This record gives sequence, structure tokens and C-alpha cells, in this order.
Amino acid sequence: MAARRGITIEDVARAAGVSRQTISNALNAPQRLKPETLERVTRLIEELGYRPDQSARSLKSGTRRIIAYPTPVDDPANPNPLMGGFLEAVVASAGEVGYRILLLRPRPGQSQEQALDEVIAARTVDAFLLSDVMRDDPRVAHLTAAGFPFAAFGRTMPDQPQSWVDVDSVQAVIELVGLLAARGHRRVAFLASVGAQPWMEDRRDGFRAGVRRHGLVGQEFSAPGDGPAELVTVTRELLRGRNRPTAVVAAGDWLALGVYAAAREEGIEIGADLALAAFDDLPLTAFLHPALTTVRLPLQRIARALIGRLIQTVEDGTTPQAGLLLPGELVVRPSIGP
Amino acid sequence: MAARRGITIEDVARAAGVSRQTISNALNAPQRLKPETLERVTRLIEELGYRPDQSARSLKSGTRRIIAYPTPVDDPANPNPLMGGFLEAVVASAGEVGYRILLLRPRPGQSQEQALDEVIAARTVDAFLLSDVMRDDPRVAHLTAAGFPFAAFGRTMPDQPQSWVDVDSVQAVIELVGLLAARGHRRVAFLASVGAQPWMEDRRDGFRAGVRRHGLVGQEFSAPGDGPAELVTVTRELLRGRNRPTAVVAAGDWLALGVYAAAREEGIEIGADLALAAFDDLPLTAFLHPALTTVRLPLQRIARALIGRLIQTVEDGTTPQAGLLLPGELVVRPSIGP
DNA sequence: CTGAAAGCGCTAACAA
DNA sequence: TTGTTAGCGCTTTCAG
Repeated sequence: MAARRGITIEDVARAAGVSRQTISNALNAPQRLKPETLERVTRLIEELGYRPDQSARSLKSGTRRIIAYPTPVDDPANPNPLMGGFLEAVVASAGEVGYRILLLRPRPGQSQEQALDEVIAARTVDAFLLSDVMRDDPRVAHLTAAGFPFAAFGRTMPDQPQSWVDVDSVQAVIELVGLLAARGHRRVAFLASVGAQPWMEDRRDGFRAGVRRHGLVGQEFSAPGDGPAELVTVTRELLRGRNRPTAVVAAGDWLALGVYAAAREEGIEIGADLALAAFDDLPLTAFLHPALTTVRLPLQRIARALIGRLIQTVEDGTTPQAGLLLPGELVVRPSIGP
Repeated sequence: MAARRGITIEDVARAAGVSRQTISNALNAPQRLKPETLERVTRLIEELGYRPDQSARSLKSGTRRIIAYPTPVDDPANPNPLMGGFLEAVVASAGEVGYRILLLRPRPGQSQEQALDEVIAARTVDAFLLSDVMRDDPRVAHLTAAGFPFAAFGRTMPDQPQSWVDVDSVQAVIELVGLLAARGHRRVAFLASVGAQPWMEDRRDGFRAGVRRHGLVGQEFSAPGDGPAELVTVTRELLRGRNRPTAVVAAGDWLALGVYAAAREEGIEIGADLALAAFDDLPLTAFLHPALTTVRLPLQRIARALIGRLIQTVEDGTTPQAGLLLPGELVVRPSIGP
């Protein structure tokens, strides 16, 4: 059974001719050592490649420097834009402050909450990072009840810890609609998927607010399923209506793909006959023709803020007083016309 | 400092009126307990929600049930298809056998190898999962020298542990070329990026072998940078040459996007005037017009095989005698014509 | 400034 | 079948 035991604090102490304690101090309270001792010990630690055993340290300190991230299931038919860029940003941000990310997935037959409980009870991590957080997310309720530290990408309820970061989708879509209004569009459509995820709701709210503010005529459409075929069908209806909108706001870049496809089939040229804007700025948007106007999520800022809040909660034991709402970044490209 | 201590084995023992050992046995060697004791203790464990402290258990056993995955940096300009589906598959496979994935990223100024060493020395994980493995990957050499368990997505050298899984890209591209030959194409082009990643080399080798086998005329092109603009430029040259190929094999779906773009600009219709096939089957390929013929990686099988090898190495202490080469799956869609 | 002692929670080996 | 003893490697008192 391997028992891959490495160099222990004892080994270093013996080599240095001091007690174990001195080695520990060199690492955790260097100011307590006489400079010359410190230097000697430090060099020896370096030479031997000594690192405190994480488990022993954790057992003693109760702290693990690991953050659990329950990974959303990534459905190829409707890829989660988060899995790519968000995780990347989170790993980088956590790494900067000496934390690592442990991916969590409920075992078959296990609920999300049970999976959280298991990790909490086994004291495997210091905190949780939640994404795709619903307005009344059971995971948030559960962690709040357990008094366990977490931070959420997505707003939580007012009576819950305000350790959340979110994108101001409402405002971003209002700006998107404003852009269209400024180019003379009067009839605009909004294309969403069926789900009631809060971020989608926000985008819809933004659309409505934008339409109202600019005195436009807005229509709303929903794609029934996640498949491309269904999406294209709905979009074609949208384009064939008698009062065809001159502009479409899609709630996500994936939905916009359906508009590209349907427009081609209908002989409508995006950018010329129809303006199109969307949300997420997936990497592929720049490759589309014409390139897609969309809203970029400030993923690095989001990740950094989330990790910051997490660390604060874990290390200070305090919870942020208020959530953080970050602006989305408009990326204007030819799909809304010249 | 929080000291979020939970229920310990001691608490359960006291509640059950037995010794700690009995609780431990109930979990680790149930057959040693009298059935009725076992049942009583088990119920109590359930009720109290007791879970052995992971750190204490690890300290004692030397095993952590955690696999480290050094995450490739995900460049938005050239997204790594792995980050999406591969990670998803790995998390699922590892979860099935009770392991979790710890994401690793070297700290600023730290080399890949140093990051590995740190984790090894601190005994944070049981094994490493490596992806994007180069033919002579320093990480593989390092882990081999350290005698630390790992499994690699990508072939390793013959003198290294053969704990790898890979896709038979050569064969897959030969089949792709065969498909084109069968439809009467004689002049075919291969479009790659500049990097010398082994999987790209394999795809090129496959192209050459396919061309040879079918007596075709092959040309090869390289996109200099990762940006879409450069890619389109090269592709346009490809399409403007005097002996324009009638079919293009792109080494990856992202490269194929450049062909779509350039073809549109040149007034060439893919599927009719030009056949196009690629590799990876990214989610977006089904949305392209016409939909793209490509090669799908068997990500679940790859992940399962990798995790299996890892577990074998960790738990049995033996290394697989040979690597595992898995076939890619041809996904035929309209881009190669009717 | 350094050393000795105690114990974090668990399990393997042995004793009863 | 169950309980006792010891110790995994570390850090936190508390003495020296």
C-alpha cells in the first residue's frame, strides 16, 4: 500500500541539530528564530525539499486551503459557458492566494445537499464556491443553515449571507436595446430558452426595461428544447411573423446561433436585414459571420471577487455585508449593422 | 480560527456505549462486528451524521482519495476542447470510484515540475492525471523519476510507465481521407496550426498516410497564429491557389471555422464546391452551415480508462504494461457534400 | 530564543 | 467480539 512516506519535520530537525519545534517555527513564526538559525534551517528545508504534510497540518489546524466547487453538469447540447472561462478564472484567482479547487459531483443517487454534507462532515474543504446559483438555491439554504462558509456566483436571498457576486445583466441588456434603438430599430424581439434561471430572467427584465425606456415594440419568444433543430424552428417563426422585428436580442450566444441558421434559411442577411445581439461572448462569436455583438462577462473580476469573499469568510470569520454587482461589457460587432 | 470541529468518532462511541475502535470497525471492517452491534452503531452514525475526518484518516492511512489534475491554461483565442468535455468526463469517472479531482495550477514564477513537487512533498494527493501530454513531456519524466503514480492522456515514451490512453488520430484521419477519396476527391489539403503538439502531428501523419493509400494529391498549410484573422488569411490563400483542392481536412474544428469564413468571402459553398472535414466534434459543429463532418473523441471512455489505470497504480502498486489506443468516432455531416 | 509535552482524529496491532 | 495502546506528522501551549 505504497505508504509513500516522505521527509518529515523530524528528519529536518535531526539534520539541523535542533528540535522539531524550531523547524515548525521557521515555517510558521520565523520572527521567533535567531536570524542565523533561521537561515540555516531554511536552507536545509530547501535542500531536503521538505514540505509539511498537508494532512497532519490540517488535522492540527482544522484548515485545508481547499475550496470545493460543485461542478455544474456540462451538457454538450447546451454548453455552459462557465465551465470554460469561469473555471479557468477561478483556478487562477484561488492559486494566487494559495488555495486550490476541489471538484465535487454528487455520487449516483446522492443529492446535491448530501454531497455537500459529506464534504462538510469529513472536513475536506474550508469553503464552497457555488455557481449557477438560483434565487432560492437549496444549496445556499443548506450551507447557511450549516453555518459553513461559501460564496455564490449569483444573488442569494436577503436573509442569507450576502457573499455573492453577480453580473448586472439587466443593465447590460438595457444598453444592448439602447444600442439598437439608437440605430433606428423599433420592432425588436427577445429570444430566450424555456428555463427560468435567474440570469435568464434578468436578461428578459433588461429587455423589457429597455423596450419601455426607448418606446419600442417588443416581442418575446422561447425555444422549447435545447436542440439546435427546435431552436431554428422557433427562430424561423420569429422571422416569418407578419410584423417581423428588425432586431433580435438573444438571451445567450447559443441561442443566437439559431438565429444565424434560421436567417440563412430565410434568405435574411444578419447585419443588413436584421440586427442581432446576444450575451456571454463565447469564444466562437468572433468567428461568426457577421461577428456577433454580445455582452462579455468579466470572469476574472468575478472570480477574484468570489475568492476574496471566500477567504474573508474563512479567515476572518466575517460575512460580506452586501453582494457585488459587476457590469457586463458590451462587445459591439457587425451583427447589429454598420 | 473557526476550529469548526464536528462530530468525532469519540462522540459516536460514547453515544453507542462502545469504544472508538468499534466505530472504526463498523466503517472499515464491518464483518468483525456482531450484526446487532453493527446495526445499532450504523444507525447511530447515520443519525449523528458522522463522517471520519478526512485529514485524520489520511494522516493515518497515507491515502487521500484525491487526484491532482494540472489544468491546461484555457486560451480563449484557441479554446482547448478538453477543458469542457474532458473535465466533465473525468469528474464523473473519478466520482464513480470515490475519488475527487483537485485542480492544480503553478503559482506565478513556479514551474510545472515545482508545482508537482510541492503537491507530492505535501502529500496532498494520491496520483496525477495529465492531459495534453507531449511525446517527451517533462512532467512525465519528473513523475516517473519520483516514482509517483500518474496516468496520461497522450502517449509516453517506451521507457516510461505505460499508463497512458490516447486516441488513434492517425487512423481516424485516414478514414476521413478515405471518405473524401470515395466521393471522388483527388486534390485534398490539410490545414494545421503551427504548434508541434503530438496529436496534431498524428493528424498530419494520418493525412499523409491517407493521401498515399488512396493515391491523392495532398497539400499542407499552416496557420501562423491563433487569431481568427490570420487563420482566415491562410485559408484564403489555400482556396485561391491555382490548383485549388476540392476538399480540406482541418486538424481541428477551430481551424475549420477559418475555412467556413474564408469560403464565404471567396464565394465558395462548402458541401457543394468544397468538401470540409475536421477533428474534435466541438458542440458548435452541429450549428455550422453546413454542419461539419468531424471526428469525435470518446471522452467518457478515455476518462474511464485513465481513472482505471490511476486506481490500479495507486491501489495495486502496479503499472499497466501497455497504453490504450482508442478509436475516434467519425461523425459524418453535410460539409463533405451529399 | 529554543525545547518538551500534549493532543488533533483516526486506525492497525495486539490484548482481553 | 470488543477494548487498549500506540503513533501517523504536525503545531500550540508552556517551561527552560
